[in-house]
Amino acid sequence: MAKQTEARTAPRVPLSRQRALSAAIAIADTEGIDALTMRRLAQDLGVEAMSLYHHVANKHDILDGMVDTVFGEIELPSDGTDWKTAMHQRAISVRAALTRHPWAIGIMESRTSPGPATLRHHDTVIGCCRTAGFSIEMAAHAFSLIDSYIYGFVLQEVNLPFDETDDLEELVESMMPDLASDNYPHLTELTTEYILRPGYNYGNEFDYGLGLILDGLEAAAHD
Amino acid sequence: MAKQTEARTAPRVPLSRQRALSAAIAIADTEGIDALTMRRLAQDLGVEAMSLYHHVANKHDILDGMVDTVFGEIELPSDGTDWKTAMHQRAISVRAALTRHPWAIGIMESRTSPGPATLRHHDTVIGCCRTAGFSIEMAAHAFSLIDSYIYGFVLQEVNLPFDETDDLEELVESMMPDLASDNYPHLTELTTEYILRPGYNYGNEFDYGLGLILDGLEAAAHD
DNA sequence: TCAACGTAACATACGGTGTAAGGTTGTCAA
DNA sequence: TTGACAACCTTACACCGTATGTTACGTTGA
Repeated sequence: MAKQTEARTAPRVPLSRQRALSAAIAIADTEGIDALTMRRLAQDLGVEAMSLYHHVANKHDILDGMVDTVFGEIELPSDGTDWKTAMHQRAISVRAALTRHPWAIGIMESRTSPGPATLRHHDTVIGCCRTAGFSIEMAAHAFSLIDSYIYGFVLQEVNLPFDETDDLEELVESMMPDLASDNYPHLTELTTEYILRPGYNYGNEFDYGLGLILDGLEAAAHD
Repeated sequence: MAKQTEARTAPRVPLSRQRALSAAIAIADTEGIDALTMRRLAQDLGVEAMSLYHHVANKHDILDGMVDTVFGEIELPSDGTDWKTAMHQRAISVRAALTRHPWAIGIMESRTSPGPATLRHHDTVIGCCRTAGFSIEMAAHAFSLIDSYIYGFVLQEVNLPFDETDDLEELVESMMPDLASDNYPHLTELTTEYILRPGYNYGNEFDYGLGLILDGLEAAAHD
């Protein structure tokens, strides 16, 4: 194989925490977080499993690093941007990053200490609110509210057992065998007359809630 | 008529799916979801691991059942309650259930098909909005928005690495070694002048966001 | 009464996991 | 040439979910 030849002749690129994290993210993105094992990760890097432990503390450390890498991908508003525009753009960027890496929201539950990219992100968001004249308390409110909404929305979105290309109707029937009966009339109504309509896409709900929240915060900040 | 003939051993209480789920929830509540293994669960029930498979399909089935059980604990609004009051009470009840079982929000990511208690819950919530005069679309908006907020808030809340009894200051310092420096000025300001103040409790943020969302929905529904 | 059957629980085994401990190899300064 | 040291590999262990086969016992019908 060319790979073997290359490995023998080319100068060895040493392993590093960053290379390990990138490879781990690639595995989780394409095959799911369950496919990410130390042995599999090592294999992708052309190395044995135990060699990884020279560059990361343990698997949990890898997961922490992966989450921080995702935060690093989030586009932060530039200084001077109107706070509402900035918050809107950031929310979209956070959602995009978490959707691009659907495993991220799921392993946040196990992370304990935030990495540098995460701290930088939080600092910038709070600073944006403070610069716009928010009180400390109001900035805390805005931060908590907006991020709760984003995380919760993505949590639901990435767990939807379908994507736009699937046959929605078939899936709904298999998931809710009692749909035809009248056990859940309102759920049935909402499903048949809204969700199953052509062109429905749950992702479109995101903007509605985000707009409502930002408008509410704007009104509250003026008091 | 056929009575238990042997008196030396206690009458055998047969295993059941419900007993397995209850024991599983007890383990996850007290020792965390990672402590829940088939062997450990069997041990608590006084049987061998493989005996569980006569009553549940596999471990994933147990996790599904656990989530549905949590949904079953949520207090649903009675008919005739004003929608805003009902949504407020339900939100508090959902948050309480998810806080009581901190593992629940984390394993929602792996659930695919909702159980009966989950469907009943969703149907009641949607019905409450519809009865109050919400259009189908507006009910969908409200459902998505409120639940996203609750889930996201609880996701952040249960992952906080402290509870009210811990020494907050000590923890903040260990988590943010750069706090004294000026790397994250706004984060530092928010932390020292708001979070570290006596009496601060992140959980109190919940009501603010919930109120803002419900007010916004009320205004939108009037159009 | 007793054999036949169904069911619940047990016992064993397999391929996987994360990782502790120690051995081997390649690189480079002295 | 030597020796130190990092990077990497090998072996081993305890534990995981679960497929498979066996045992113990209650129920049933002739």
